[in-house]
Amino acid sequence: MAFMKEYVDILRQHGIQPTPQRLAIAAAVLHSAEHPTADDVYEEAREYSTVLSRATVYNTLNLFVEKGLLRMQILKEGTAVFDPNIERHHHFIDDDDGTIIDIPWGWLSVRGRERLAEFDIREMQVVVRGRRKK
Amino acid sequence: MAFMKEYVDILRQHGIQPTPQRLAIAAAVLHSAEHPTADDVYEEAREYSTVLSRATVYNTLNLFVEKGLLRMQILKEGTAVFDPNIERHHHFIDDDDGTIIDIPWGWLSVRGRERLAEFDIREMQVVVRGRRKK
DNA sequence: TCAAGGTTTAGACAAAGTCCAGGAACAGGC
DNA sequence: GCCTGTTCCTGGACTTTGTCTAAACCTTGA
Ligand SMILES: [Mn+2]
Ligand SMILES: [Mn+2]
Ligand SMILES: [Zn+2]
Ligand SMILES: [Zn+2]
Repeated sequence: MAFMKEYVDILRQHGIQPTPQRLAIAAAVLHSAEHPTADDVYEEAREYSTVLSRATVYNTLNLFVEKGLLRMQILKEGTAVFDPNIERHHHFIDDDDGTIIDIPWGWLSVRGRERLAEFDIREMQVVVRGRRKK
Repeated sequence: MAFMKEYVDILRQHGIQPTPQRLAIAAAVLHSAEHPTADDVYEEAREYSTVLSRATVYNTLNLFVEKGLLRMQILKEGTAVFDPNIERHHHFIDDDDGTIIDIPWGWLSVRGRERLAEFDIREMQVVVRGRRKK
């Protein structure tokens, strides 16, 4: 498990004490190109760490969000997903299999923000749904 | 319950047999300016119809979605909301209390669709989060 | 060695949603 | 009016997602 070294530093830099469980979870989620659910993370992290409980997965994912390592996204019915891409970006969700794909911020631009003067905007994203062409 | 007459016609026009339960649910959701959850609908519909089960609320809301009377939206953590506004539009979600507000389609325009050539787009919306100014 | 925090765990709990078998309501044909 | 087949509704069991709690388990530093 030597490749975990990298995650020790990342966690420390964010003020998080590295533990075997947290490192396994970091390895499962921080470099994922997908947008895993808590349960996805639980399954994958168990491949790295023999002992790991569901509660710890939820605690740790919430901690990572709080410390700015992850963002939680509400894009799927019934479950939150966790996104290691913390830059602003848009999302495409595939109707067939639920796959979530990042759309770079620069690819789309939203005009008309000035009509939203009644809101203090914290974030804004375009959510696109459909199918990938084959 | 005479004002239900209106809903009898709407349901028939969409190929749905009107029943007391369905009419109560229609009255609770179809003209709502809010974006109620299934449980919100359950609570309000019970004010119109004495007997109504949770299962019927879910069955009926799903039926209304299938028949095009409603759209289901994934905007809140933990629960789906139902939207009687079936025209395309955007959404603002208030961080404080979760209130969901419709943003008219024409207020915003998304440029750069041509970069999404790899997708067959079924729908697209801008999701804005923040706070309402007071 | 000891105490104090911090961390993890199992299991209880709650909420959202689906599914099923039995019964009620209803429509069309006599 | 009655029969009969279909549609509809119900309570409750069940599943999944997520939170909470008390006990146990480290660490770290005095
Ligand atoms: Mn795996
Ligand atoms: Mn009410
Ligand atoms: Zn993303
Ligand atoms: Zn809406």
